[in-house]
Amino acid sequence: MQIDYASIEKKWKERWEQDGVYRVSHDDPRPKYYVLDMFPYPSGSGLHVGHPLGYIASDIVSRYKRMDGYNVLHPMGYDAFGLPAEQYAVQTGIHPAISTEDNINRYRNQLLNLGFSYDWSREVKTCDPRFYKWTQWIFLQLFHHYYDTERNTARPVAELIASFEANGTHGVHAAHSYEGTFDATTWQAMTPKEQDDVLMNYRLAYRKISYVNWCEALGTVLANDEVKDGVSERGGYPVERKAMLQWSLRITAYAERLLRDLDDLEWTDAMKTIQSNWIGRSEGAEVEFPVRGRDASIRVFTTRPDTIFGATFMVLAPEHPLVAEITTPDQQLEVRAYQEQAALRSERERIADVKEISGVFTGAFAVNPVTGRSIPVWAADYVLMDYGTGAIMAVPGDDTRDGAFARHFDLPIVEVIDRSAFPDAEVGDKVGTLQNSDFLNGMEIPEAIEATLRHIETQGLGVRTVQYKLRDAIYSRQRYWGEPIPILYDQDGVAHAMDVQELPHELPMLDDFQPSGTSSPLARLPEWVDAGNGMTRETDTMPGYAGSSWYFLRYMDPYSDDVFASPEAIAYWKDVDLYIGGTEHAVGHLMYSRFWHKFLYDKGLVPTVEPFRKLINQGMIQGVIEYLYMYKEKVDGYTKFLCARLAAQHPEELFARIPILVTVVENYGTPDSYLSTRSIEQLIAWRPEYEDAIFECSKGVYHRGTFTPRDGAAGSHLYTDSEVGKMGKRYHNAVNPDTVVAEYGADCFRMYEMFLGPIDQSKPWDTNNIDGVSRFIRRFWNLFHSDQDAWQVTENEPSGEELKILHGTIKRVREDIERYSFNTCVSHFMTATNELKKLGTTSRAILDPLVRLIAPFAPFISEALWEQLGGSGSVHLTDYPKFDASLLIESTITYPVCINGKKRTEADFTADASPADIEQVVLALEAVQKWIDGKTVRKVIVVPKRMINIVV
RNA sequence: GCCCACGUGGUGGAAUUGGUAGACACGCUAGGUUCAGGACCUAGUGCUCGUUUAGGGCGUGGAGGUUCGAGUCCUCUCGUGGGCACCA
Repeated sequence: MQIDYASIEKKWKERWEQDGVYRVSHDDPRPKYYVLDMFPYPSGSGLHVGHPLGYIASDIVSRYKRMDGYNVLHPMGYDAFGLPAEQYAVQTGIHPAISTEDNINRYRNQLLNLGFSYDWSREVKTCDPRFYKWTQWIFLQLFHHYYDTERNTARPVAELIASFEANGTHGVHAAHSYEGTFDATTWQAMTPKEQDDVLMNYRLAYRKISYVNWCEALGTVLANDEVKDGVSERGGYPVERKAMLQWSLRITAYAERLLRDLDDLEWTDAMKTIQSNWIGRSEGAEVEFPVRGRDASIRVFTTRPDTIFGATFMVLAPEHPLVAEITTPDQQLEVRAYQEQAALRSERERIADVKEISGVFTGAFAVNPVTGRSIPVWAADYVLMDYGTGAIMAVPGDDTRDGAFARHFDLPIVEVIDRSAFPDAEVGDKVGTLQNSDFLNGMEIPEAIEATLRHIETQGLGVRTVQYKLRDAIYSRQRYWGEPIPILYDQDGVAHAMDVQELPHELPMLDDFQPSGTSSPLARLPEWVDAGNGMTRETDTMPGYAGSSWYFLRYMDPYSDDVFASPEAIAYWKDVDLYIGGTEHAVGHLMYSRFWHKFLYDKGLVPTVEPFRKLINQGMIQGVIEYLYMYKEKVDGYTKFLCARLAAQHPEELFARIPILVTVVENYGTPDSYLSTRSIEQLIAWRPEYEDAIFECSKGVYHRGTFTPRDGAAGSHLYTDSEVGKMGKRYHNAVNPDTVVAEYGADCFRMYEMFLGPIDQSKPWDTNNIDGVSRFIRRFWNLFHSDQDAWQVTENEPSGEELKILHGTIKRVREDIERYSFNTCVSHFMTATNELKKLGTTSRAILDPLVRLIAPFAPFISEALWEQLGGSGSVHLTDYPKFDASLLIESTITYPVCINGKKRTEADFTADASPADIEQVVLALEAVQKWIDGKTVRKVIVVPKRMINIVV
């Protein structure tokens, strides 16, 4: 019995396309449901079996919801701007537009092969000018707005200008980068450039000189979430801190809302925790410490104002502007040397040297405002310029870092917390009572914090504040393949937004993509840079996250040229009901999208505060990685490989561990993976440069087609190292879904990926289990067909037992789809098929609903069977089966009756009475009378549907 | 170092959320069948005691606790994975 998957799939793919089965419109009376996949970056190596995992899950939900009466928006598109395409262009000279288009076409075909129910007419690409016109437009809206911290909403910059004209900064409550006050006359006296600079302090998209993550190798700056462990996330190149004039987005203005609104989202706790840690809210106070003998004061941020009596010195970040001002002449040289050294250190070195204590005394003293004592002011790089105020009051008695610093430089330490009642507590733990702290003595810490806050506020020493770790997002990229920033500069350097009519501001064609120093390749096009009228264009482009921060809105109305999406479409589709994608976007894409969405909400352009109501993070499908040990130096002029087990006896510096094509390895993925003589030949066929290489096995040496055994041993085992890790091109272990589909069919591939385990778990790709799913599909098919491939569905009345199996399965499958447990759904199908097979079911009344039930999982064979059943149109447009609860209730249920949890007997009860009924309990008591004779019944516990337990 | 999540057979994983642990599948064992293929069918399969049977004991990383009852809740501990990392 053979099922011709290929022709079934071809036929239905064409039919779906022709009939527009998955086309949707917002002009529809049904309730909407929006299922979104994180759109892929179309890389050169195509999809591997790991990519579709989330797409299969979202497709199942889409099909299920569609059959269950919803109007389902389920679109797909491409995140098409970005570094890899440009790096590829640098290497090959092929224009990114061309390679990207090729990659997109390959991706689309691969996705089509898997039978996804996307509305392909809504496909978007972020590199399409019709799309990025609106990316640029939203950027300009950010440019034209500031954040009103009193009304908690974005407001037009024009209103801010009006305020400045009338009252200067008086009465203005706006999120800003640095403090600065002025009055109306000062504002009116400013030059346009000076006014522009002031406005940049408030705009939500602004330009300023700031310390940024500069990556020399990539020739661009990177946002914080694009840097991991001091190296670039893409490519792993070193990143240094550099002061540059850059565009940024004021995401910090939304920090509080981004944090607070997490509560209402149906995201995993892990995801919410990552985001809230990234936002990093801490409550505390800013306190002023006057500098002795100078008209200056140092403002510090602290979360522990209660420890202020223990503040015995102060530390400023080396870049802190006050350092130069307060340093005494005799400390000048030393301080300047320290500042220079700190500036030169790369981010990576700084992280590596965390445990090294360094710092320098400025010679200046400040006054502790509560003790009135003079305390020395130091500069040290353990204080960061861009957190808090860039300065701290050091409390060596209750902070481990301050303590270490004090001991290292022999500074005074005052113990302000008495922790004697908590022997296990460590320095910095918020337990204990205050000591050596004047009016705070004897208080518990929370009480002392509150008392100190009141004190400093009434005395005018400082104010309560909230700090966030979240930083503004650097928005400029000095690269070619991205959206041009639609800004022009006049001769004075004042930034001017382009008009909406001038958008899209198209990316000009270029054939030299080589990065050049600190400016974009676009700067090499003088005729493009010159915008006429003495204006010049911004040459930086937008970062990778620009387009993806709002693409889900464009799907709602992908064609409009007048708006980013029509108000009608947005009013109907509202937000994403279910979003599926990987955890790797936790702090990048998902944070920026939420920020943009909130801004658009403030503008009244979207109806919801949050873009993604429910988020599921699919796990990664991992691959087996096989490594071979290669000598770093050539041996006698030859490349030499060594068996893993022999390599283990040698110092590891001798070798490079190189990943090789997994499929040439025998027993790959096991501890006994090895290369045989034959597989060495396959390896050479794959990498001809190793034709001359020497392979030293456990039992001899293989060289140029000849195996020379040692000590007369026969056979060669060149053991390799197996590991489970990422699937991808560089590990030579990527499995293309197309080949799996060609062998087993798309339905089998889909169900297999779901069957592997819970959607949110990572798991290795393991082809052993796929046969089990393939067998199931054949068994399922054979419920409908006899051994001779004859159609055997009858009009027989189904038996009660058959109906029970069917409705039990419908109930479980519906419930499990609703809780996104797709692996158990597949199990339910298997169980039902096994049971129905045993009963010899051929009844249409059972098999017809069964086909509809499985349709979201196996879209192709369900269409084929549906057609044979004589159903009209596509099975995916029929109703999803509903279960009849009455069929599931048994007329008599036998309950175990237990005494003290020990089962004693069983008793029959009728189903329509709840076992909780007194009558039932009496029945139970009678049933166990002989065991409870003479004992008092203390209580009777009725476990619904389970048992009756009598405690004596 | 701090925060979060997770530990169930030989393997992937179920367990209606405190109610018969191990569904479903892989693998394995035995038997059958086949144009001999990595196909198909049937039965068995947590560990252990018991000659087979009947039956018993032990079992969800470890140690305690709550409960008539714990894989599930609480405390401690060990292990794995992830996030953050001089954040004052």
